[in-house]
Amino acid sequence: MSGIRALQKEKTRRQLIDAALGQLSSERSFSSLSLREVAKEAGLAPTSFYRHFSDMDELGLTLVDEAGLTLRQLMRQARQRIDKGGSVIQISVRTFMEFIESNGNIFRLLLRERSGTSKAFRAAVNREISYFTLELCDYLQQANKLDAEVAYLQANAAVTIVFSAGSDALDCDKKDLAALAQRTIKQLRFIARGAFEIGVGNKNRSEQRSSSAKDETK
Amino acid sequence: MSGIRALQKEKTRRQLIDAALGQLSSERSFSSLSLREVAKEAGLAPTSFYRHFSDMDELGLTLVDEAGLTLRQLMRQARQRIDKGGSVIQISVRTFMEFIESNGNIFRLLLRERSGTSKAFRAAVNREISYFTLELCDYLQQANKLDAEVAYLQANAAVTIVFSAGSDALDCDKKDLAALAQRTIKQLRFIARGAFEIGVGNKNRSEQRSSSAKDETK
DNA sequence: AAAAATAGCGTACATGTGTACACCGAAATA
DNA sequence: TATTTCGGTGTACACATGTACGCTATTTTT
Repeated sequence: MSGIRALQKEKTRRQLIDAALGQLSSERSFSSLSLREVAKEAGLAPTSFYRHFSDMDELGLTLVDEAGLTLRQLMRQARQRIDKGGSVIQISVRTFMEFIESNGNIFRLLLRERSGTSKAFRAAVNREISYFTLELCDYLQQANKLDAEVAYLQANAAVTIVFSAGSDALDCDKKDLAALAQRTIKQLRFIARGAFEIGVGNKNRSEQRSSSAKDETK
Repeated sequence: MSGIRALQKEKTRRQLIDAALGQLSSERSFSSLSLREVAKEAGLAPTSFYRHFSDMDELGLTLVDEAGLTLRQLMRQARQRIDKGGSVIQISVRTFMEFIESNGNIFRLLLRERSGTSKAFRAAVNREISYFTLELCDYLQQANKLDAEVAYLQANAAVTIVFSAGSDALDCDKKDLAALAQRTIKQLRFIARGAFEIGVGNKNRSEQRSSSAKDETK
């Protein structure tokens, strides 16, 4: 089993994946792609598609996995930048915006399939997003010594806000992007500040009240 | 012009609209509907469709308008309840959850087309949502004496959170709905509290700091 | 009462779809 | 070396789609 065959198979499988990704755009969703189109774009006969995926759905789920991977790589990148110092929120938002600028179609895929017509797709996307959220949650919990529930709620809200901003960014004039990012940053600060104030109140009522958040609200 | 003709036309136009709405479901999006299906469901010959809409897109935009109407009616309903006293956030979330339970498919339409493949659709949905947001913004501004920008940011963030919760609710077991609502309420409180604290800091730095929000964070 | 307008129908057609099937040639296995 | 496996091809079919066109019956206008 030299693998020259398996190797070639892997390669054309990638061609299919890339062909699908390549066809995505603001006016083309995954569900609007046909098997034939994808196969043709990949330089294959339609029926050859079946040698790699039993279904367009199977391809789609693969794409979602791929997108999740990109998402986690994004997080790693943000972490690196943060470790070099700077405002966590600011850097995170900037990193996310850059991500969207260069991976718009992958992000679109996640956004669309999250509310799409296939339960499996929705579940897959939500799984990826929940990984993302949980990582942020961990970070918040240990960096800010937050209550577990508060940290989760904050992480979840923050991800929601950022994704929504990402969605807006996709239809945004480039000139308005910076302003959008600024608004998003302020909203994240609301959440962080609120979580801090309320979180403190939870375990330690009416003491240390206004000792100004050390996580950044400013 | 007695209008017996125009009347009948209006009626079958409604049949088309209702037919389309009726076909929407968790596994059926508007863009996956065909003109023929809708016409058949409405009891019409396919080609008769054109007497009322030039396009499926035109029908779709009509549906979005319809959905926006329902959304505003929702807001009115929430207002009435709020005026009768009670926690604004709690009542708003409950009202919204009820809305979703009985108008799931309309809400799905908004969610999906907001990130859909038609720029016109996306714009239409965003327009409706922005009405919704602006009304909330007005309310916050005058009820809580908030800075205009802060009020807008809070309203926008709150709507985002609530819509996202609504989206989750659509795929939720009924038994988990109450917990989801509780989490959403807490998140909205984070935002309200943060907006208050930071908003106050903005115009009146470091004074009146922890005079406990009169808008509700508790 | 005559003429014009129009909502709805049926037929027809070109186009795109998923996929079943038989086949080929090269790689893998025996 | 002989045999099997398997990625890829081309043909073929049934089906659904959007929509152009002409017709009818009834309402509306003249």
